[in-house]
Amino acid sequence: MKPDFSMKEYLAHIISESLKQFELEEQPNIQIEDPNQPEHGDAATNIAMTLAKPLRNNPRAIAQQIVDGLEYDENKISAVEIAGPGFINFRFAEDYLFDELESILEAGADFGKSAGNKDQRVLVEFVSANPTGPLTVGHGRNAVLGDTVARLLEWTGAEVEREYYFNDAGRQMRVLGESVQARYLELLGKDAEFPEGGYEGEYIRDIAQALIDEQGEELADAKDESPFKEKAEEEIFADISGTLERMSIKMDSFFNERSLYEDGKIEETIEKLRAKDLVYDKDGAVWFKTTEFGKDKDTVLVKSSGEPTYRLPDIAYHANKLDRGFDLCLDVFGADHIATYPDVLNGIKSLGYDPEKVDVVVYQFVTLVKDGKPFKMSTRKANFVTLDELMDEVGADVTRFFFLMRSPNTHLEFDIARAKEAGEKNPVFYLQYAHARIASILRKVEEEYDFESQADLSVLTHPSEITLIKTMLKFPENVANAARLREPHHVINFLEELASAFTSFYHDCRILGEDEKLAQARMELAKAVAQVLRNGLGILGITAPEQM
RNA sequence: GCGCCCGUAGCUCAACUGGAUAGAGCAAUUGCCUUCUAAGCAAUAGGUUACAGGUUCGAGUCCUGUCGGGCGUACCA
Repeated sequence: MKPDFSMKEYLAHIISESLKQFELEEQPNIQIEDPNQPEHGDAATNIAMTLAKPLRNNPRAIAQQIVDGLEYDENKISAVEIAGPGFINFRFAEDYLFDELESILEAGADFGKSAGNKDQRVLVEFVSANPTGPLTVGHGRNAVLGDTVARLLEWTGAEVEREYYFNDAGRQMRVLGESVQARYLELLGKDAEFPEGGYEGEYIRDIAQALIDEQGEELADAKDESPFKEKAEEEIFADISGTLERMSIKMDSFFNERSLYEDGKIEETIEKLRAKDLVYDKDGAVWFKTTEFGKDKDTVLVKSSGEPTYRLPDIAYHANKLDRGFDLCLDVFGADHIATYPDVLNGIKSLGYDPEKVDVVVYQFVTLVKDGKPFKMSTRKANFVTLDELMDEVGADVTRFFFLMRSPNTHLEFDIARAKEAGEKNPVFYLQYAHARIASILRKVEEEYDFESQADLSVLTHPSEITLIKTMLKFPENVANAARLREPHHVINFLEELASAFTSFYHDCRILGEDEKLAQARMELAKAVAQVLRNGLGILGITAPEQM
């Protein structure tokens, strides 16, 4: 496999060689960018402008000196131009493009992979919904984003584990058990009081019915809710796992918060912090001196009831992750949890861990729109649309795509009606359609041609062909970039550009019916496009169909 | 009050470390199917990037302030 971004590295190298003539005190950072306008070439650098001040000269004059001192391989670069206020624009030689096209085909399913995170062990924690009900579209963004970020990191060489963190010991779960108990008694025709703030969803009744089917009335005299809670947890986790699997999400581990208590880690965490004088008792509660870290208030770690707040196990959990030797622990959560993050960082830092090894992917809320109005979801009140219902309507590919197409940083408006309508004209189909089209053409090419020699790619001269190759070459950097920023939507933007470049090519250039030499070269080009589409869709966890 | 995020075309959203003429999709208008899938292509129209300052060769992007929206700011998770 060829090294990624070879062209940008090459350009940076030859430019830095030319810069030696200036005897600069420090090596400037050489930026190579993709121009927006085709007239501005295939790559550009602003280096002359950034050197204007230190060299006390005008940028265009500096650019001229740099270009004069530039030694480059004409097999790679066909032209170097100075333009605008002092940009230096480069044009790629066609031979270079053909070589790269060949290397895409050689790399195949590996094209786009890079090694920036090689040998990094990364834990991505996501979903982490307590098992109180089915996964809803509210959880969808978390689930799909977490899984896709994990895939992106894998594409940059990291060894990734996916973990689901949950707590089955809290108040939520107790109320859940009581809710099932009440439905159970109701179904048996007995008096039952539905708990205040109980879970009203129909699935609670289903769980109760399952208990009746298995054990009859045996539990009617149960002293507390625990057998009901256990059954509910089991059923709901089975449901959640099914939903995740349907979305092509595979967890490596489920981490139960309770184990932190059983292993004494909670106690240990508090004692360690106390030894550092960061913890004190007041009003029967245990406080964490977060004012030491610049917060305006200290934070309760253990309530006067003796029950820890969620911050304490959170700190212990992150310490546990780092104890397991991960180089990076990524948490995926919604903007509403952002406030807890500094406490966790301060906690693990105080315990002697490197907080740099913990990072978060924060996404903004999904605004569900139903019947044209914002719809407030509540698992407890049974106001929700489940991910399974959504996938029944639009399928898993559309579901994943929908959650990935926007930057995590923006509020995602999820209009149920529109998502259903979208069935026929969803943007994801545009990408899949391009892939299916290529597959279809390749099937026909195989029937009608019998190529004997190696393809001669140099017959690819049409602007649509050249654009297509140049577009594909951006893929590795795009993936690395998306991984670095943990923003999968960059990959979608790229794939839309590629699919669009392909459909233009499809309309401009035929394969079938052309003479053998041209048909073969175009077939190789189409094969490469299909490969890149497959690779990109694979990162997104979306299928690349052979026909539609 | 304080903290974080957001404000870009009628709508939903792009725009990598600050770069050259701010882009797509949907909606609108107009062409294009005896030819590899029209789930498509080409073209037109649509903008004071909320507002006001500042930084600089250059700002949608960085800084300050104002307005508007979301989320936090619990001995809830």
